[in-house]
Amino acid sequence: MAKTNSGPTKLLDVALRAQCSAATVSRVLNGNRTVAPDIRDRVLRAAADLAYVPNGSAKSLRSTKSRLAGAIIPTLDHAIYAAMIESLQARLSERDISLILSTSLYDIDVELEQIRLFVERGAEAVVLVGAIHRAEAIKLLERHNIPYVFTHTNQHGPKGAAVGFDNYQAGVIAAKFLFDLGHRRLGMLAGITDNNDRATARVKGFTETLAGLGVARAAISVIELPYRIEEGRAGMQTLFETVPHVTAVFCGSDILAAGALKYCNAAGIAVPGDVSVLGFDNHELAGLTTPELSTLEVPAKEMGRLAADFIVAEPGQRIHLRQPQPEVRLVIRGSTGPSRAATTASDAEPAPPLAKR
Amino acid sequence: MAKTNSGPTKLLDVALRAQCSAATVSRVLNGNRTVAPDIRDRVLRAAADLAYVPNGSAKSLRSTKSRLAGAIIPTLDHAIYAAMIESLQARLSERDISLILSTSLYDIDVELEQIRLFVERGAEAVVLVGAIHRAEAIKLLERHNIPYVFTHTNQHGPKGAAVGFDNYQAGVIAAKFLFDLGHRRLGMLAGITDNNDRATARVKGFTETLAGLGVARAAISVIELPYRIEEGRAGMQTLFETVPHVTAVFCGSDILAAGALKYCNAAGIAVPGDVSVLGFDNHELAGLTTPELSTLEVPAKEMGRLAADFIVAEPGQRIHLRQPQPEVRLVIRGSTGPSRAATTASDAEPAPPLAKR
DNA sequence: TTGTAGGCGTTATCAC
DNA sequence: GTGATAACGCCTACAA
Repeated sequence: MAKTNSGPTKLLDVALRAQCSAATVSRVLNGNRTVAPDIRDRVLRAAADLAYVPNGSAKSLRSTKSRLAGAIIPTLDHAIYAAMIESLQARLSERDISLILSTSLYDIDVELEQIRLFVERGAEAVVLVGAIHRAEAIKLLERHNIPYVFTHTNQHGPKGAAVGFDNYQAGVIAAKFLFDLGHRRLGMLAGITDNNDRATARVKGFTETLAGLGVARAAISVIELPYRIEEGRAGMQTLFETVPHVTAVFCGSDILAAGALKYCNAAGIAVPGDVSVLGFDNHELAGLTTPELSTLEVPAKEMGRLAADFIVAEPGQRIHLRQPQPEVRLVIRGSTGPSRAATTASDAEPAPPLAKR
Repeated sequence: MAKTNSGPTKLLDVALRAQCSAATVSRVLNGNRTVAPDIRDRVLRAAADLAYVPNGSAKSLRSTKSRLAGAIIPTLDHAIYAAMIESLQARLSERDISLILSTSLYDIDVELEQIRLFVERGAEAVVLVGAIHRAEAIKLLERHNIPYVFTHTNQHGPKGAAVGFDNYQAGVIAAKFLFDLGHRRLGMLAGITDNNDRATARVKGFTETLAGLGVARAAISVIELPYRIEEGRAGMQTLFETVPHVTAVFCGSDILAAGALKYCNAAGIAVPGDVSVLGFDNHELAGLTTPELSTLEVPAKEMGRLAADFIVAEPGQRIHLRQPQPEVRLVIRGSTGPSRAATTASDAEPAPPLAKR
């Protein structure tokens, strides 16, 4: 009954009721073992009776520990980022770390502002997407000794970690896969590469690998598009009107690939008969299109988990969790197949496939 | 150079450099106009030079304003929740309010713990999904005078707001739509209704409306499933094996509907020829299935926006934003059509459709 | 218009 | 093992 004053219950209220000092209450509530069991019980009961909830601001101010981590992603509308955040949050939650989330809409200046806000809020770690950020943002984090983790990339800064995959290598895998199917005239519906190191690296890996395999640069068409179904549809149309002879298209996301498939289905272009379409992400929708989408699976959940592992690790242990390099994985479904040219050539040969063995 | 002591730059450091008192710096940084322009400039420059970032904990403690809002959703893996959070966060961000996000996995006890944590962190408002929560959770929020908003429902508590739609009405719309197409034997692949008022209300609206229209209860089969594609596929199979004569199925989410379509396509069941499938959400994938999915569109973005509007409103104005009632909208695509029975009957009539006019 | 001083609720550092 | 006491960094009467 004896409240120190109005407002919510405070530590001192609990102390008064438990007939001990505030210091003792603090000790009990923070798991300090050096408190006599009977007092301990009294404190716990008093806290429960009063429905005491500690004041986080005061705790943070005094202890310089906020138990807050921040994450900034381009958008939650992209399932791949939502999935990463889901697993990141779940893991942090196990350690009673709260996640502050914000979106940058692919704008690194917006990101900088959000980082500034996170620093102000006392975030103890920050999770970002990609390796391209304002130098000022990284400086800010380092000056405040806030560990930061890059996701969706394996490039890390001087002090940070990178728990993503190798985007260049993903482009290489796509190129080799389609090349091995006999495709020699290819297109790519890429994401916008400006200030986006991931999209850029994938384009680079794809085109450079094809070039290395002897495909003429002129036989590779790249179109950059925002990640939207309609853009994918329109992009595919543009591609076909510009270079009608492409036989395979690598898309920077499953969303773009789904749009590409829509165009093909509407225009009577057979997939994979006339053209192979390869996606990126292994989004849930990849199994629902007609034909089902072959794609590269991005380890979204795993990146979230790895980022959380880095954050909750002891500072001394972090160095070992700095660059775990989860892998992208090729998921072959029905939207890719041998190029018509390759098929024709092999059809022209007398020996059927089995005879080759 | 003259730092008060080690550690990050503090208000006093800025004051020292700007040759004024800490109070003046505080005034400048908080937009108090009663400061002479020249001092104002000195302060701003000093703050910039020292890359000063205020300590949010101290601000919160002193001012009892955290500029933090919390949201708890079942999961980010469901696009409908991700979309809501996206727009909520965007709107809050405009007012420099940070969003703490956590997921409950549809467990209201987990939710209670997260709410407790949010209260401790000083959240100034909390956004929840649905109207079913632990009584203790609501009590906690009210005792701390934290406004709370229910989303995805139009049921609000004694003090809270509800910015969602009427789930019962959504069930009614689905029932009427399918009934008007001539369907008399129907199924529903619902979500798990336990502790989920939204799923429960939709089932109720659907079945009660059909009953009111004269459909025998025995002619309505309801199966509850987690929201996963594979569950939808299996559920549809079960439905067909149990009641092979159903001609229309209402699904509690597009994910379930997509699974249902998968089963039909594989089993050679024509959609909508043999069976109509109606989804719920208007998820991105609804336009990608074969056939494209007819569905009820949930105003996810709008709910996020409305929740944010409620939060940022002056307390006195909130009452007007308490129950805005955005509507679900029927989106008719290719997965629904007249029931075979109805078609047969009308086919049997001599007059072709146009002749009726 | 500017400065001084006190305290927000908690935890750390001492004594006892 | 427990209790005073002093900060943590900032805001805000109030005084000047």
